Amino acid sequence: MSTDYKATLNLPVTEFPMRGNLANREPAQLEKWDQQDIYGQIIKARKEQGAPRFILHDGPPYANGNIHHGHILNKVLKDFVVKHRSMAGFLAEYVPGWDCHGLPIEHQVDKELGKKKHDMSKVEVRQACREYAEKYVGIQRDEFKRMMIFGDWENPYKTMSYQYEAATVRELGRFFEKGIAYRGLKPVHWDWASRTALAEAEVEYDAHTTEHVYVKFAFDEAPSELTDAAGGLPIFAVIWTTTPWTLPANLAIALNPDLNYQLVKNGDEVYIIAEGLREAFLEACRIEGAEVVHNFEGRLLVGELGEGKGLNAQHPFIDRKSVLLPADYVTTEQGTGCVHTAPGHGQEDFHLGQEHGLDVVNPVDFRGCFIEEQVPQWGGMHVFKANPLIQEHLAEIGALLNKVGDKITIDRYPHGWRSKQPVIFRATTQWFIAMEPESAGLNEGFQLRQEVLNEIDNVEWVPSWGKDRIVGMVENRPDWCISRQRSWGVPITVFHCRKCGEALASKDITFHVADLVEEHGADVWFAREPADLVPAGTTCKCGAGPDSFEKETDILDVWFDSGTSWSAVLEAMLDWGTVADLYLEGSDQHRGWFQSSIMCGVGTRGHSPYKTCLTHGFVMDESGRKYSKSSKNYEPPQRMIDQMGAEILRLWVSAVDYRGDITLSKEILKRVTDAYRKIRNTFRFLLGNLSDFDPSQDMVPYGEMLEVDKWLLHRVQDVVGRCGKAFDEYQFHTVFHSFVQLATVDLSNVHMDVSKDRLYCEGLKSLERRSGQTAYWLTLEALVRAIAPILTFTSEEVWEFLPKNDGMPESVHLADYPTDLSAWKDDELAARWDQLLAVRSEVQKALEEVRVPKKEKKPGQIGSSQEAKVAIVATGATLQLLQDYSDDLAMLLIVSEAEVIDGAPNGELVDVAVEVATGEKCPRCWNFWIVPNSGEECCPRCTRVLG
RNA sequence: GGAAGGGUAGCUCAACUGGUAGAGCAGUCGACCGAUAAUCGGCUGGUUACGGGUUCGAACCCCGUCCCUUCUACCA
Repeated sequence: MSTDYKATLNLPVTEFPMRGNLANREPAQLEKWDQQDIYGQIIKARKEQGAPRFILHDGPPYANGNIHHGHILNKVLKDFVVKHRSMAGFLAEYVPGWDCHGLPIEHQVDKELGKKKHDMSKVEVRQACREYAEKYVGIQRDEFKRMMIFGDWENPYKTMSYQYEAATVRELGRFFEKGIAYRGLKPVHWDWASRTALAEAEVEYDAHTTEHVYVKFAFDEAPSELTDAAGGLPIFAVIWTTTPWTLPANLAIALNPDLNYQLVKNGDEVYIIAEGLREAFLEACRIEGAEVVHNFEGRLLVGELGEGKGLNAQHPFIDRKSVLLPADYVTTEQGTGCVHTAPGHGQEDFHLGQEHGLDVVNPVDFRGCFIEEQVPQWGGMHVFKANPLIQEHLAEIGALLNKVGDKITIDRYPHGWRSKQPVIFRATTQWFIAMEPESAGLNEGFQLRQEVLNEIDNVEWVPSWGKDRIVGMVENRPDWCISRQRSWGVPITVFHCRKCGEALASKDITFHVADLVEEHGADVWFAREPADLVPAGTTCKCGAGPDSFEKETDILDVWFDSGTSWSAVLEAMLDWGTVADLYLEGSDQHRGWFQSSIMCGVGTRGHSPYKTCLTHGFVMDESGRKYSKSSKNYEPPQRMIDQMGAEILRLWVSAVDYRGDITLSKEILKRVTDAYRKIRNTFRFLLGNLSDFDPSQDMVPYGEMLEVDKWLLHRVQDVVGRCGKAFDEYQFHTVFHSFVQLATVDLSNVHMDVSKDRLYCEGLKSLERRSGQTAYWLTLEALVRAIAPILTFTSEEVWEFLPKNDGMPESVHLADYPTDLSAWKDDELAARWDQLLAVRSEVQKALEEVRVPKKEKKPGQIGSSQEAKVAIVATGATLQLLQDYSDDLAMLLIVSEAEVIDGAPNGELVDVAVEVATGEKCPRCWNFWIVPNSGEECCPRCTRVLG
């Protein structure tokens, strides 16, 4: 070849790197964004326009530990929303937050402090907790920023900030005002060794060996059906328990209405036992020769669930009735089918008691010892010490059916995490929010449950089943226990009068304390005397002054903290009102934040704090189990970011349907990375062909563009429109898939492949080339904006390389989301091209059949499609279409010659005949041409261009 | 145990809400060597978790089973 024709071509030129090298280059871009205050600029621009506000209110992650994959999923989804809404013309400020109070932090600090804690005041311990939380806020903030999430990271909200704490206290005050916060008893895990209530997370399960007793309760109110069957012999209900010490608190015996019970005659006594447990009972009590004298259903004695018949048995050693109640949790797995019920010592017992209006008897003090006045026999004695004595006593009075000394080992008995001692269930005073006014002791008042359910109906739930889920939970939940026996949190700002026992829980006092909290932090509650915390002149009803007041020592449940974030953040901190457009969290928050927030919102302001509530699933590993450190191939997110870059993880979040659980695995990340490369290379090719393009000078008007370019623009407007809609509907995976599809098929496989000849070989400023460049510039400019919320880094990078037109902002994130591209819509053109592309596919198949590798190739055989000449046999509309496009066919098929023949094809659409192209190969464009004379080296087109 | 969600090619998603299960990627074979740690083409993947049922027709509707996930209740 005498001339280096390659140098005469317009090959792609760009500095845009082929490899993303994301992990290394993202930090520099972050730095740059920081310097130009990109987030600030975005917000400023929208404010200046007076753009409408879109509030995505951030649910606060817990300020403990590094972020994990779930955090990334959640925060990146939020970022998609915020970035898109922002580009779509809204003022979408994102104020991230952290949940800072609560047990896990106090727990960690406990561990770190060790014994030192005992010498520290509450305020000092709280200070240590504050520092701990602050440390992790800093760590997590850096990790979130690394994910390229835009927001006001310098001014986040923290539930431990003074202003926030004050707002939480005020909402509590509003509940007091409403009258639905009340004090009541509730059994909790009680660690008698460390004299403290335990949260669920502080309970460990371990084996525990203890006395167990079968106890008979005389039942002389038995209906005649039973007394007749017993033939006048005394009838006893027999219970079984592994906690004899709870017998002094026994108030009821639960039976299942649906179970079959029997009267079992043993000598001159008759026992009531569930049929399925009879054998086991007789064996345990070494009773022989017993006989069944009657069968009946439980409902004979207890009626139906939720009702009861009010029949009583007699407590064996206390002068008190024990009422028979229906309960569906009574089973025939163990015991007797008659379940000892002590509402002060068990959850189920408590709820059953509540349902039937039983008292909550708790004769055990904080040390785990019986209270003298209530249980004189064993007063002052520890309940576990009393167990064998109670067993003996039962034997002495003839109420014990098994033997003294009988013991049983319970495999999973709760123990204190610290003391390692077996815990007890003990009713303690707690604060509650009443779901119905009745439970607060009011005859009428605020129906919180019903009001919340009404408001749930006004919220848009995404996905829609979220509504069913939360409705079910709200319908069934018990009163909200808002008190915790802890130090690290917001105090329940109530005073107790030592003189008369009255609790001073009022809005006025609470708001007064809130003002102090706002100024000094909640520590003020723990540091000051009551007299310095109440408004001047405060007295109790009984006339006593602050000197007689004691502070409540309990703090608020952290769900109350975060449940008031709309007040603390949206209202108090930001002055945006009390309603967010969107809450977006994992589906576990139906029970958590979504619920506590709407309960607080409805409870104190009468409305939901969110208009739309969107949930996502959880991150799973390749086997569908939750993704945790125990998973195969587990990689901490920090390492993933360091290895492949945050952009890949963002793209992963966009690729999956987050409404269900989503999978994270090596293979998925590999696929996502492949998709990323494809997108990146597509962008790069477009940029490479725009190196000499100045949009302000070289743009070809739409009407003058080549049809193939109009087709591309049609496809672009279609996909971008679809992406915009998908963003609006929070369907990010639709964005991802349609975007990848466009890049791969429409752009890479079709348009770019087909246009290379024109772009490379035609004259630099020819219409053919400028038309293609115009299409590419418009495509790129639109696509890069469309994908910017997801590919935050790459879109910015492309934007930098994109030849600028007037009025284009310096950052893609300051640009608007592409909306009105309808000028490019041409459905008729698209329909024609669909047909043409179908023919193209047929031709490609035909070419494939005759294709031969270069080294084996003999004359008359074909390797590259440019070496071919095709003849297409078609009829009817297809024929007409192909004839109309005869000038474009060779280009479209990337062959040197294409001929259309009128005839009936054997195939469905067309028949294709392939031959070797005639003539000579043009050394410049590689197309074949028939040489008219030997004067020219190149084909006429190339000769013209070169000339 | 209860409530809710899910199970479509190796992977990620489709399937106009009952009408012959489609894409991209991966895999595989091949081309190109002027997007080159790129690019293009052909081909191969599914009894739609399983078992019943309703229907002319079911991935979609009904019943049952299994597995996974979240929340919740716990074992007296």
